[in-house]
Amino acid sequence: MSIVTLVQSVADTLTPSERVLVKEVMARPREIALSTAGELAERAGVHEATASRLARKLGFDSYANFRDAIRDEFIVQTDPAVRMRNTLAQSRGNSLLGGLIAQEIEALTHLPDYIGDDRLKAAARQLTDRRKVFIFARGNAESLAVLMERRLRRMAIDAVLLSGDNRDVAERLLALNADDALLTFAFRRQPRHYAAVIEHARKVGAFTLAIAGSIGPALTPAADLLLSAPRSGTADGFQTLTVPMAICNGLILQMAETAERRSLVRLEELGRLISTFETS
Amino acid sequence: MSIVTLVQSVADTLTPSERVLVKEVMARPREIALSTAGELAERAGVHEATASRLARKLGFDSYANFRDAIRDEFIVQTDPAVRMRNTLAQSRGNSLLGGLIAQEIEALTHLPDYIGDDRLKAAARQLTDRRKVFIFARGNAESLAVLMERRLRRMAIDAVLLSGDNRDVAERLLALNADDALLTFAFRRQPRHYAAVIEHARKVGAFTLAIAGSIGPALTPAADLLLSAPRSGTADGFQTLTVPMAICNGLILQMAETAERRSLVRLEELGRLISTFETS
DNA sequence: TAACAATTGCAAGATAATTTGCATAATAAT
DNA sequence: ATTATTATGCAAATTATCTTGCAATTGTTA
Repeated sequence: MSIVTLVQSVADTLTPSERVLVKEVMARPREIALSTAGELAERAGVHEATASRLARKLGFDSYANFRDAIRDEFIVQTDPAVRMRNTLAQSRGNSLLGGLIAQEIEALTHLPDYIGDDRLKAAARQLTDRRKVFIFARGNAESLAVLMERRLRRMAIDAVLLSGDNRDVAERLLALNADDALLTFAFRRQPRHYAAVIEHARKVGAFTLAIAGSIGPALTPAADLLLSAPRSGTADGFQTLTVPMAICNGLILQMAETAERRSLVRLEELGRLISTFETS
Repeated sequence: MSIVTLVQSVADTLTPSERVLVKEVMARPREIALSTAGELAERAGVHEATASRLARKLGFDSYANFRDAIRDEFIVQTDPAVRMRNTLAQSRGNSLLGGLIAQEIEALTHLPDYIGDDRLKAAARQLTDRRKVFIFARGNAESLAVLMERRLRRMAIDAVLLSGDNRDVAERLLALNADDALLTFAFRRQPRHYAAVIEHARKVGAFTLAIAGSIGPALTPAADLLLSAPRSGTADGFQTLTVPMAICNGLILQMAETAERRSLVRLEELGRLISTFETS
């Protein structure tokens, strides 16, 4: 039941101080959701005890429960990602595919919260200016590495997969120099040999970019630039590559725009493509 | 200073428990912003004292200050109303990443229109019942094939990539028989040798499944079962693998549910995972 | 005008949340 | 093998927040 409905149901019994509190809650619910009862009361010019009594009058066991309801209605449910997910889930019923898609959509919707266009542009600029891009990934991220290698090659950018056993990786890394870039992926945990690879890249002066999940900030040593956002799914269980793939695709598109060179599509198609994505 | 930057600045001094906490914060910052230190710690499986220490290590006077910073960055600053007032932020509409995400979301939203749960279940049942799954893909779809091969293996299903040149493919196809399944991908156009591969599979009585884009219905000869939906992007230009990846992930989850066997996650986690996707 | 009822601030008490000293276990260094 | 250091859970202490009994004030009614 919404806060408005609850208030309406007791409106005729509200005291003057309670009315002032209610007005304050409805005027700035998100701020109130992140405040204490004392802060709300101070803002309304009444005593905090009155705030506690109002919560009780509205049917909540405590002010904390009242605040939890405000949070759910004005922060959780108004989150565009949650709203979209719920709308889809409602229309699709108890479908496994529907549920999966709803979670992907929620995660994608939040992606811009983690990665601003400035960061994407900086990363694109760096990769475009380099002679060769070395790509390092382990585990499931290897399929993303394969994809990026192909996409970069289509853009006439020399890309090298650092795959195979440790000897193969080390041998290929010998070719890395200051004119190159290193692109590395990290999702569930910091990949084996990540530190050694990054340290070598730093030593030779190459630019390093990490595309990561929630562990991104904790990667050590840090890459020169980090693009990280949480993936959808569960922490210990099934996680998808949809969010990292969107990061990769965004990076490729940004590089295409940055470079203004012949790439995956012909120049006029590139223009149409970019305008398609920008005006959506 | 952002939470990510703060974490990066101390990343090399983080203890294992602190890393787990950080990962949790980055995975669901909005939920953490509305929780207590004890709730975060419980979720991460560490002690609440560790959460307090982490806040101090990150430079905050208290956990409450740390939480206020999370709130500001992930609730206040991401509020659409605030974002539009923020002179430094670009609105999502004019953002390249925003446009890309909007298109991915639109395509994902329509995916259930093309693929019903009955079709997904039928495909899952067939793949689960077979002895071995052969995977055939060309071009960018190869990264999906790599992913599917890994996922199927994690589910204890024997999977074989039909990669390499034509001779390699032909040699491996010789092992295909009536107890097996063939999974093939087709997006921009019918892949070279698709017809030969499908015909051979039909001849030996194997089950054939095609995961395709808009050309799916036009594939000839047809596979026994087709899962196809249009990808996002433009017909002649840049297209992403987000929709086919969602199909693959849905298939894997459906197979996990269908088989009720040990898979990517332990059985109890599987139960939780499936319920997460189904009740969202 | 007096009695009664309601409102609401005060402050003590209760509860919730966080911090910190301490001890133990694990790890690293000698 | 021994010693030193670090990590982290435990629990007591502290702080923050909320609730409730009480009383003063104000408004209403007879």
